[in-house]
Amino acid sequence: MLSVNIIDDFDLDKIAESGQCFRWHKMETGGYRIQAGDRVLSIRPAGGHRYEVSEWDAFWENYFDLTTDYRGIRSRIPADDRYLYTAAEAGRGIRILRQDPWETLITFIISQRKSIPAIRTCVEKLCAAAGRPLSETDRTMPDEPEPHPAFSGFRAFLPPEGADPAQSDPAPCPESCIFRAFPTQEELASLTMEDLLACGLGYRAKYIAAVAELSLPVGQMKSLDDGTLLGELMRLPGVGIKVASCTMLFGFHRLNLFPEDVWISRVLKEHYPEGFPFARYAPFCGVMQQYLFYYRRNFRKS
DNA sequence: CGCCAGGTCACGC
DNA sequence: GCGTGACATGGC
Repeated sequence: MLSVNIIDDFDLDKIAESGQCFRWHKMETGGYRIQAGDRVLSIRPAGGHRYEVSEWDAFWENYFDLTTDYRGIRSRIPADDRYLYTAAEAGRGIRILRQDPWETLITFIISQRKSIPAIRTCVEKLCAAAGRPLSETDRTMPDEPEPHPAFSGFRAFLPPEGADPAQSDPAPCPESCIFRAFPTQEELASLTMEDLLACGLGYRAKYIAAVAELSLPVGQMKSLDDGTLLGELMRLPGVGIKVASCTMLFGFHRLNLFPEDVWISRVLKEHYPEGFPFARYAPFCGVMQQYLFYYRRNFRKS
């Protein structure tokens, strides 16, 4: 069994619950089956810093951002910033994944006014509707059990055209389930409005359709500075300050972006009435944001 | 069955 | 500029 050693902060559960990725499926072994772009990885803790993986190469090293020192970033937080310090202790192990910009953009356009479970469902349906099928050999480790039921309730294929969705068999992803790449821009553009609505996109369907039609030079956008890139992204339909910030933090790896959602707003109001000390934590405000989000959403009720 | 979700947009002032 | 309501749909 292939295994890797990861010394720096690395906690699969915390990354999965930090709200940046929506195609991580928890397995009963405690590991995850991760779909990213057109790749699939199975990974599970094997004690200490060791992890068993179904494959390993430069793609995954980059995906997990293994060249960034998150322990070092955490060490910049002084103990007198009580709330952030506590949040970062609780969130130790979170990393900012290097996800694909296009996938991140579409995912976070979908995310508006949706719960995280609903986002997962939506994204899987979109992949099933338009994503390239991946080969069976990409999918899993040899002795891997079925995905946890909570994450296997999606179908690999949408109901046949004309079928009543309410009547189709909601069989949970069986052995025949084929994994799918996240749809490319061209693949999304090929979908009809009806197809998009069948993915549960609701009023976001028109945003997705419009963005899929545009010419988006993502390669060139990578070279833009933070302020310019933020402005360019916010010109897109369905993209406001929050979606643009998330796209930059999670899709362009701009670690200083600090998306402000309802949870972060609560944190700022409750614990930083004088304002968050952005200057102190630059250029890693986005990492701090993830600690705050994770802690406030998963632990503190107050 | 009703509420709310990692917001955005089009209004009104 | 800032406040306000509509917006589609699925989880819980």
